[in-house]
Amino acid sequence: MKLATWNVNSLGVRLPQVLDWLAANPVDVLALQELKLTDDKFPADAFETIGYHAQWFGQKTYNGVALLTRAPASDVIKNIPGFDDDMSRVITGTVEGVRVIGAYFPNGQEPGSDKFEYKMEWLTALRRWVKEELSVHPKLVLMGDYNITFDEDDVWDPVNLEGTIHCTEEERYHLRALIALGLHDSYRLFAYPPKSYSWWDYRDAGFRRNRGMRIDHILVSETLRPSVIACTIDKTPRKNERPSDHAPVIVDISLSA
DNA sequence: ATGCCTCAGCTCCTGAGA
Repeated sequence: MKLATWNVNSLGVRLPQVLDWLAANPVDVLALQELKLTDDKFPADAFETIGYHAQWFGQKTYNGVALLTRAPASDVIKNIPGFDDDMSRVITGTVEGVRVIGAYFPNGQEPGSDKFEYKMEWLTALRRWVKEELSVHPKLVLMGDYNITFDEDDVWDPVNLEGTIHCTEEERYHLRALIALGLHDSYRLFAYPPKSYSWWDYRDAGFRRNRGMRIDHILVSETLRPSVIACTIDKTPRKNERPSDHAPVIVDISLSA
């Protein structure tokens, strides 16, 4: 079973690239973030035509998430139960026995800001809920745009960016706390090349100079961890014209055993 | 040098992203 996550930064703009990518990478599940469109504008027909079911949770201008799946998803939940939120950031479903959570974590803008405070509250709520989900669904995948780096290996300039957004101790505390629930970073289960990133700033030729961060993650539960075969970042679509600023991350899990 | 791209929107600028 292959699962992938991709922040597309406007599905309206990126739809042709998503269709092309799925044709070349026929994964079983693709979680999308930053749709930036309302539910009525979601191109469900285009995905159905190429053999994908879709569940989506849109929002005007900002946010918006979706799950594209080869097999239908069941028990779908939108956002974090018990956490009142007017932003569309999380969509969850069960696909072939695996509980899949696709999430667009808050950006946080700047430490000390209201948006940073919201990010902390959201992270606390997410962790409480993921803990509950794990107790019911031992086979669980939590993937998406986390907007948090684990450590300096995930940052192109860790010295100058220390303590800035995505690189603060407060954010990393929450990321480690998710790991402490019994989740594993798929990417770090294997040897990885240095300077591996999933996002590059549009400005200042960030991609060409590989000035990026690894902020898109696929976490798998303890039960799934032994079955993970590979996890990769696909930089190919970042080389497209009008690319998203994020690259897809893909995990391959052997579910036959 | 995060005014340096890119996208959405009551669109020719502003807010937000990360």
